Amino acid sequence: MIKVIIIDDHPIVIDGLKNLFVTHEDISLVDSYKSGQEALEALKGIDVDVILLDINLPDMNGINLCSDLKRIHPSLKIIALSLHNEHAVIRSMLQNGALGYVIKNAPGDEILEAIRTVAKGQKYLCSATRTTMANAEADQHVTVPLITRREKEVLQLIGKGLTTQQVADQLFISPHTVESHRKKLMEKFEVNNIISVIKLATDYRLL
Amino acid sequence: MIKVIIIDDHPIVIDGLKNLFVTHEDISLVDSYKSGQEALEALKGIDVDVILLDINLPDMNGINLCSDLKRIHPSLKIIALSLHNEHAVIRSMLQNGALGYVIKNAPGDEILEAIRTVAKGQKYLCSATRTTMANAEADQHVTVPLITRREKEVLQLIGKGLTTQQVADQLFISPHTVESHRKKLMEKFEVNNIISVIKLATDYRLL
DNA sequence: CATAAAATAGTTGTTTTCAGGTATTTTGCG
DNA sequence: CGCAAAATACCTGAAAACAACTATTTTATG
Repeated sequence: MIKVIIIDDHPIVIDGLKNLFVTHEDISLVDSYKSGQEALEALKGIDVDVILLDINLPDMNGINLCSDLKRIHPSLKIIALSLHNEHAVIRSMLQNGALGYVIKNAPGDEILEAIRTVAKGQKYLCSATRTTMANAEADQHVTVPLITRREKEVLQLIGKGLTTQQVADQLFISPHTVESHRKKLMEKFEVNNIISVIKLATDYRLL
Repeated sequence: MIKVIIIDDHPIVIDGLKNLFVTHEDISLVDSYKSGQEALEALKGIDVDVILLDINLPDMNGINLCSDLKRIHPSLKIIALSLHNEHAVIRSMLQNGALGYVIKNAPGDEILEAIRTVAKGQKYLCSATRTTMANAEADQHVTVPLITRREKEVLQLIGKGLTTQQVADQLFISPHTVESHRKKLMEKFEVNNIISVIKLATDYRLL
């Protein structure tokens, strides 16, 4: 019997998975949580084999949550559930402890297969994700860049459409400093204009 | 008996809704489709009361699909299902024929209530959406801007991080023309830099 | 077939960003 | 405490974007 929990803020998705599991007696849904915080607290007490983890939670970044979960419970098998199929995101999740990766428009069978496979300690990617990983070009990002707190603040303000000067005013720092952060961001995202940074950050759900 | 169909590309969501409906005998799920095209073709023949329409379909824009559906079957009651809670998107959907709007992380009860309410011909917004509409500030967009085919092409290339010159090369037009499109886009989105356009277009799922 | 909307292309001048540095001061952590 | 990383700040020149226009050609649509 594989004990599963779900972390996802969409009741419909939880319902869908619940429904999927009732017809399969080897899988039992122990509980489900709507936020990362909620899950982290609840998980202290209970015994679980596999976690289905939505990457885009309201309260925290899925990549960080994944590595946190793994640090606290190293034996957990985590399957990332995501709406999107981005090479860098998949890679980052796998590097941060996820054993499986399934996009939400995958058929139910693939989710079941994912659970059974990772429960055995083996890696599992859904078919769409496998294609993405296979087609990954060398010049793409390997992982989602790690940015600092301040860089993220700057990024968010730029994303709102503020100019360097306006960001500087907002954060009470010199426009020169904002330019430094801007440059650092372009460097980390390996692009040469801030629009690409905004686009990638949006795709990677950092914004 | 309310006859319902679902248009959504996520099998889990369809499963979840299916599960939700089995316990409610006044609602019957007639069929479900994974793309706008598929639905448009299938709907010619069948008789339906309410459509649950996911706004972010892989093949077409939810706003356009909504108005197309309404044009072909004016008696249809459409409920928009969306992941996001954007004032301009909600407004645009309602203006294009949707009678209800429910975000996907709404509890199941709200979806049932939405179906029953719109089936009677009455408007329904989920609680989160009602809050968004109530808090809408005057200076925000009223609706999602209508952009032309060419403007969208330019927008997408800019979104990939191409400069004006690179967009011009790609489309075999003068950089001056690209600048004209750029300006038109900023005008339509009512902002004064292209980053804001990219950000809004992403939020409104035009990119 | 008109007429409006869209797409095209241009000018001029200003502002902002980008690329390439350097350098000091905080802050976090072992 | 000491070190590394982060945040701060500055300079210069080139490239790109923006503002405010005008104007022609194409393309839909009534």
